[in-house]
Amino acid sequence: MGPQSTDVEKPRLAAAKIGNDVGLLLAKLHATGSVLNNRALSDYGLRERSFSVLTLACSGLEPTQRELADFLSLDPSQVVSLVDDLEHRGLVERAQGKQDRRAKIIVSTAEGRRIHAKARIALDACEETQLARLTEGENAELRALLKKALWG
Amino acid sequence: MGPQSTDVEKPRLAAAKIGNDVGLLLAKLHATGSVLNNRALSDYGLRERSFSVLTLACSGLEPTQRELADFLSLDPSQVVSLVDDLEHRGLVERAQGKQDRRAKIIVSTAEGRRIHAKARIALDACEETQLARLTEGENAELRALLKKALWG
DNA sequence: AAACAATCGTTGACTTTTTCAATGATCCGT
DNA sequence: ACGGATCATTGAAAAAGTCAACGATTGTTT
Repeated sequence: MGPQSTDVEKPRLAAAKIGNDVGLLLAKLHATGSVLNNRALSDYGLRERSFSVLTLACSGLEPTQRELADFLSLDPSQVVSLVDDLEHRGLVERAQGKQDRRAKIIVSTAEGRRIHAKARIALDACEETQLARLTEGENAELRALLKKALWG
Repeated sequence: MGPQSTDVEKPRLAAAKIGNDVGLLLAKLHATGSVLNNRALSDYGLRERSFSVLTLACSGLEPTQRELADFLSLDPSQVVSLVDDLEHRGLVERAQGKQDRRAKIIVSTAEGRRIHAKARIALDACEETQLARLTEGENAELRALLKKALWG
C-alpha cells in the first residue's frame, strides 16, 4: 500500500483536476485507512482481510467461501489462504454446506468471536480517526453514498 | 484486484454489520472502479496509475517525483518505473528541478497531452458508469465528502 | 438414468506489485 | 566546509494477485 504516510496536510497537487477523480480519492482514502486498520489489527494477529472474513464468519449469515470471495472482491484461492490461517488459529471452522456439499460454510468459534469483539472496538476507533474531519452526519452520509453506489 | 466482477446485484452478505465498514466499502467501490478504469485505459496503453502520473504531468503544477509518490500513495521506486514507462513512450519528460537539482520535475509532451485528453474522456465515462446509481447531486456530494475526509 | 456441462474448494505455478535497504548527487543548517 | 537529511534510482526480497487444472459434487439434457 505504498509508503505509510497518513497525510496530515493538504498537498499542493490536490489542486489538480485529478483531485476530483473518484478513483483516486477512493484509493487514497482507502490507503490511509488501511495503514491505520492493519496497524491496529496487528495486536490481534489480524489484517484487514482476515478481519473481514472473521467478521462474516461471526455474522450468523453462514457464508460459503465463494460468497466471501465475491463479497470481498477476492480470488477464491485467496479465501482459501485466509480461512486456512484463521482455522489453524482456531478462530473459524469449515462446515459442510447444507444444500450443496461442494460448498464449505465458514463459521466462527467461541474464541473467534472473542477476538472479533475486541478487534471490532479497535477498528471502530480507527474509522473514527480516519474520518475525523467529517461531522457525525457527514460520516453517515458517506457510508450511505458508498453503499448506494455499490448496491443501489 | 481479485476477480473482475462488476457487481450487479446486492449480495446476501451485504446485510452483515461489516457492510457498514468504511474500509470495506472503499475497497469494494475502488475495486469495481479499477476494473472499469483499467479496461478503458488499456486502449491507450495506460493503467490507473500511469494515467494519474500523466494527468499530473499535464496539470501545469510541475510535480516532482517525490510529490507524485506522496500524492499517489506510492513508493518512490514505483514512481520511477511509471515515469520510465511514460518517458520511453514519449508522453512525459524529466526536467531538472528549479530550486532543487536533486528533484526531477515531470512534464508532459504534446503527444502526452493528446493521449491524456482522449483517455480523460474515456475515464469520465467510466466514473459515470461506476456511480450510475447516484444522482448528479449525490455524485458531487460523494466527491466532496471524500475530499473533506482526506484534506479537510 | 446416463451423460454432460457447470460450480465449489483447493493446489501449484506464474506474474505483478509492494517493500526495503543501499547508493550517488545535492541540499541545508551549523 | 562539514554532517546530516533528502532526492531519484537500483536491485533484491517478500507479498499479493492471477490463472489454469483437478476431484468432488451439482444441475441439466437427453
